[in-house]
Amino acid sequence: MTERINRGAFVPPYFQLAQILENKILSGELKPGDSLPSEADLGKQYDLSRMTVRKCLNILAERGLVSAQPGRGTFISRPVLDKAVFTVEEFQREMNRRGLTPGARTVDVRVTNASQEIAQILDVSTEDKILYFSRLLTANNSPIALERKYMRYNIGHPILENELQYMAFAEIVTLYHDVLPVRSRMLLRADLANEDDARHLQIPQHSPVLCIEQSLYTGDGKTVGWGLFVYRADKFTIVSEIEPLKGVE
Amino acid sequence: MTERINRGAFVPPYFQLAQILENKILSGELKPGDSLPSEADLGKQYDLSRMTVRKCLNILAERGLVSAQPGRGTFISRPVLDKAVFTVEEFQREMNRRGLTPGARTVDVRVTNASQEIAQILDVSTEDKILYFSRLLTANNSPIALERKYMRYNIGHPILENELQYMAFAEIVTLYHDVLPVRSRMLLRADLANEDDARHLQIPQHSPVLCIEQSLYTGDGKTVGWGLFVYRADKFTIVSEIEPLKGVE
DNA sequence: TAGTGGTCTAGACCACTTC
DNA sequence: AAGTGGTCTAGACCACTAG
Repeated sequence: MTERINRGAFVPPYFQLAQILENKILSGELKPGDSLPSEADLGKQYDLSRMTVRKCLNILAERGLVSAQPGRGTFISRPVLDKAVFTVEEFQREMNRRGLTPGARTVDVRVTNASQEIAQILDVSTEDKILYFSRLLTANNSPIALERKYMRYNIGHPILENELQYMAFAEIVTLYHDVLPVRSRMLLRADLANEDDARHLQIPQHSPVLCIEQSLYTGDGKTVGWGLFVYRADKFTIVSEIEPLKGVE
Repeated sequence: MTERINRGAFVPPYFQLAQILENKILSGELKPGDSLPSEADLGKQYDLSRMTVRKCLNILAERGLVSAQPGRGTFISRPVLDKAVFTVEEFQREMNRRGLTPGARTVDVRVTNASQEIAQILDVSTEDKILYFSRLLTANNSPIALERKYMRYNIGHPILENELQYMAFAEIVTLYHDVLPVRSRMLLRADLANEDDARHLQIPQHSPVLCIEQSLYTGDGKTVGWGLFVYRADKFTIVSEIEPLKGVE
């Protein structure tokens, strides 16, 4: 039973074929290890050119459903169910995505000397001034996370309260320096709330928190910003889910 | 100054062009908001067909460096530095990737009646039998995580100690049921170690732990497996890093 | 109306695998 | 030698955007 490609539809042929093949895989008609017909054969079968078939197979390959082996063929993959991808967007976008109303309140802004630790991270002297700020991030007016950020102090730019309150850290760093950061490194870990975290987040001290450490680098590898997000564990979890192919309705 | 595409090289032309354009973006020669030459113009400039140029632009678009706007052009994106992608592979692969030697020890295997909670998750009656097992996962012989997993009990298959010790949960579920799971959902959160966790992981009770909850579903949405990973927070963190394009040396 | 990206086609050559 | 996927080409039509 070969479905037909609908040439008049808004959904383009390569996507229709991807859906057809995905259905065959998810329904078990095609099992892991099975080989797909060759690209040329699929083209004949569905009356598509080979390049169009390839575009479709690339989609399935990206999603991990099939894998192509040069000289041999294209094979159905064993689904990788023991792998997870946890994505965290910028806070406002993330909360919107979850259907919550994001908010932010500046807790502290300070121009101060760098501590030993921060001086090393930002590669400045402890004599140098750095800019520290912390924000309380909320969702539906309930505290979700405390953000603590450090960056080199650029004397040329004034500090605008409003920007500090609403902009993402990378945007702020970009705004206050001429070199813009181009690389980012984040590190996720579990931790316990310290006294300061606990007070602002309105949780008992030593409550579990999710920490995300953020470093921003320029093209030549210099660290221009560093800091933390401290999330309430009871209010913030991250989901990894593999969705089936969806077309526009 | 226009670099040339080297036609004899092992690196294919579309990839060479991607590297050229990425360099221009990372070096600041092309700034966020700037438009790229049209696909046709790039083709003329580097003596490539439009399809080849498109393949290159697709790579850059996937990496978030540029975004194409139908009817307008292709534009350099503002780097998304406030987004993080945390990936966790299956435990053995994950530890290998980190240069550690993975190990596993079965702590408990039990065929038992489903608790209220587990019965609801697996959609079985509390009269029904379920299979529970827990494993201690180690790296360089040091305890990293405790895994607790629940699945429907299939009377037809014997339980092999060896498989339980080394296989990933999804593989075990596949092995013990005729319907294979095709969808997976994972949930990450911070938590505190309970007494049992603490003893096996050799940490004080109420130490911080990273929890990953795993659910496995069949094509028709039935939950066939559920469970937890409980990671020591001091031994297990996750990094999100955006790497520049690399060719084979 | 001209230019843009999105899609599609019917060829082609190559390196690789299998027989 | 025949078949496979990886790459490339030189066209084409479309919907969309902009002046």
